[in-house]
Amino acid sequence: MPISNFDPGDTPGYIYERMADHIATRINAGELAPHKPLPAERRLAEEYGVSLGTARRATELLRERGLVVTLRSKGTFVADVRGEKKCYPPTGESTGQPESDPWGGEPPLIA
Amino acid sequence: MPISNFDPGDTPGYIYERMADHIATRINAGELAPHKPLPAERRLAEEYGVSLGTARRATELLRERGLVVTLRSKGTFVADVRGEKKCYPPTGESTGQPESDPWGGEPPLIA
Amino acid sequence: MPISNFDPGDTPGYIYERMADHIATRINAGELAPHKPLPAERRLAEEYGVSLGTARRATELLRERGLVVTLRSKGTFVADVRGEKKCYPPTGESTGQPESDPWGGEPPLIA
Amino acid sequence: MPISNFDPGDTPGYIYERMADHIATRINAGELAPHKPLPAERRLAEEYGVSLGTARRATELLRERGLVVTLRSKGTFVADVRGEKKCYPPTGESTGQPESDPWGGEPPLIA
DNA sequence: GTGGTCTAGACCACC
DNA sequence: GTGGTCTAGACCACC
Repeated sequence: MPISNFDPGDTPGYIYERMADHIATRINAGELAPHKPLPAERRLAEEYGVSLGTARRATELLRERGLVVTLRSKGTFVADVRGEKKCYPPTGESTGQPESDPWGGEPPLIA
Repeated sequence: MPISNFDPGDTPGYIYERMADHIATRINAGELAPHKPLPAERRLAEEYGVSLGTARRATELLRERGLVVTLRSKGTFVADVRGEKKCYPPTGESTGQPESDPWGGEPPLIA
Repeated sequence: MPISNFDPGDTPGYIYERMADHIATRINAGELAPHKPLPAERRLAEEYGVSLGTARRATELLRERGLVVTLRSKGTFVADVRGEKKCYPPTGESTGQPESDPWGGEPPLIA
Repeated sequence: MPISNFDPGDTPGYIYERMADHIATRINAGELAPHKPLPAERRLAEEYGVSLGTARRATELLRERGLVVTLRSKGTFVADVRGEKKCYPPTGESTGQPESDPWGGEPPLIA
């Protein structure tokens, strides 16, 4: 099912920019919570009805804005922007659990 | 190989208009069939020995005449003008996914 | 729709080996003709109900057997094994441009 | 004619990186002199036997390295790196000549 | 099974 | 006639 409230063909601005804004809104609304993975780029492309390259530019923009963090071969995750007190572990060794969360050492907010 | 029967330098009127007329004739003759793509802008420009801008104005003219339909990044396609009774639904509900064929609901002419 | 006549869970040997054998049979039966592309990796994985990695090992095996040729970003194509007398020149001078058809110099079988 | 001494298929590293390095060498060798335009991206893609996207990533890399300057709709030009004393005109108005050189106010080095 | 690189093109904005 | 955006895919590296 495609995303509602998103019609890239009828509005000004670049499609990838509008798509990034739309995802940013979903993040800010809490639909996509911190530490949770975004849908995969292929899935995002399907949902938004755009090509893979356009979906990738959208996530690239979100990355530049600091809203998401991408881990190669793992996925793209919503950043934790609570009060800017975030501190990445300096030499974080795996805790042994399946590495699907780049902030593995923290208590989750929702799940 | 440039298009034969087309010498823009020797006749009155805008070149792009004569070029559009020439393509329209090819469409009406069936050389360019409904739903088939026109040559790309650059290729049209080469074939007719004109600049890109001129080729674009020619296809723009064909678009205004309803002879072709352009889909961004896909191409420009010969319109289906059988009987002129084609009527797009005024508030047509989208099927959700971008149509790769602007005449998707019709029985195919060729395939 | 998954491939019929293929139930990897019920037979001995590696799944990717059985999958490669199955595709090899389709090639030998002419269902997948020389110079024609195999389904893409993801599609093969879906059709056979296996993971991407398994599908890749299967095509890798076919590649080692000389049954297919892979061109990056282009696809994997059924090799032409007529008479086995095909012999690539050992220090073949490149024509300078990347071949879009690895059998470019031969008379086409289909087109 | 494709560029000699460039075989992207047989060496490590990304194609666009190797392509950028190759162009950088041509710049440093003086073959592509300061203020002169690079071949257009389409032409570069043909010369190097790569796709347009790859050629664009190569010029993007050269831009990041400060070796070239790109002007939209004008072209990509070899930067002038003589002694770092380069100073862009603050409110440069056109001098009236065809704007094919982003450093129009300077005496040319070669041409 | 993800993100990454790459192909081979298209039309678009701007000059 | 350039660079820019975009399509619709492919295989690759890595996990």
